[in-house]
Amino acid sequence: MAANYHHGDLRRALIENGIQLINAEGAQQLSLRRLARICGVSQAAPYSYFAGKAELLAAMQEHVTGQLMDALTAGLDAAPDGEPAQLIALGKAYVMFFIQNAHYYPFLFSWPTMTIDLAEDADGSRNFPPYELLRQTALAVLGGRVRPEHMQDAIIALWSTVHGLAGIATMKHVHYGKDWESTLEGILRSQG
Amino acid sequence: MAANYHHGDLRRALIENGIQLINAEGAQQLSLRRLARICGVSQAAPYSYFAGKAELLAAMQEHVTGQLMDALTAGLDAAPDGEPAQLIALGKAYVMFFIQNAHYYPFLFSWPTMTIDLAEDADGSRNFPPYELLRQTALAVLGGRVRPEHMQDAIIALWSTVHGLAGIATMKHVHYGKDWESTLEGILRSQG
DNA sequence: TCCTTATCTTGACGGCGTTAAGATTCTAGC
DNA sequence: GCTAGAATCTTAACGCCGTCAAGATAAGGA
Repeated sequence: MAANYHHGDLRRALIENGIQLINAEGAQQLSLRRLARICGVSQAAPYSYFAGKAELLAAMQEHVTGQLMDALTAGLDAAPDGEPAQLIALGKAYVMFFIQNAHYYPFLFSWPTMTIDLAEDADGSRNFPPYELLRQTALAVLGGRVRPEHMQDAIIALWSTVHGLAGIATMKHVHYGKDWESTLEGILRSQG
Repeated sequence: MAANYHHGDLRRALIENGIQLINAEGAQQLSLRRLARICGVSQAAPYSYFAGKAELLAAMQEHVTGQLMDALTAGLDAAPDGEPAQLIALGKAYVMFFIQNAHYYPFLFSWPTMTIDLAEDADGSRNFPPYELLRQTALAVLGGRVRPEHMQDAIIALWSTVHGLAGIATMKHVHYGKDWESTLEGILRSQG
């Protein structure tokens, strides 16, 4: 739809520079005007591609979610299929992704874009893909190890632990000193 | 220091009305000018008491943290001392506090005010009091049940689960349908 | 009473998100 | 190649924001 108008590919430039800014300074600091300035374009130019700031943020979220999915599937592929080690690898990939990109955590989870339905009969195709991947992996790994009536609790417990640890580890004012990755491994191994 | 100057007790009014606004609409929506308007005072009046918005937010955080501590100690007191049930009660109080005041969660954990040191030899008196209460309770309850070298992991696991579930449950775009409180109880009972 | 200090107001600054109006540039049809 | 129309971008403005400087007002102590 565009290759060399005035800017070239402003839509892509806005998303990519925006994500870079969020990664460096956090979404709170992101202003549409500054982002436009960085892209070498006037303050109103982004409105040719996005109805407003919220829509641009949503597009950036989708992009970041894709990066997270890449990290998760890479983690999954490095572990044997259907083994508990695979669930641990997935959890580690989740936590490490946010530790390495701490500003993504509040960015993804504070703006109400994607929906998540935790119910057992939820339509997974409409769910936040990283949660859905975790859910499917848990079903495959825990299928024979957890009683069906406890499966939903087990999945929520797993995501809570992993998601909570990521949130704690990415808080700027939290000190630890030890290695988050091995801590998580110890935690998951002991309660898996 | 103040009882009936022009406003009466502007400092308290700013904090209390501010917290009320955050509880209703979230910290993102809080503007100093609107808050001043609500308190019946000019835009610059708050600067007589706070160096800037950040300092006012910090004072409100301290207040909200106090409310959380009240809820936690109330939960603790309702359970038998030193029993695992006490840890479950504490976790439930933590999660339910944020479910009942969902906007407090991002407010408390997105602004870098309080510090948390998860190290075993940390100076607890300087730590976020709710975490410190959980830590002390865990030490008392798990003291004879968890091997010392796993104690730190157990505490972090517990806080991660509880903190993560609170974060998930307070996301506006998350559906569940079942009861968070009993879900948490099931989770904690099965891994405690 | 007067002086000091605390409290609050007015007015301004630059930055923000957003919109309207118009200029510029590309593309399609002839 | 030319022209009509659509896509893209600019300029200028609006009302909001956080913050600051200067000054008015009110309280309390000497």
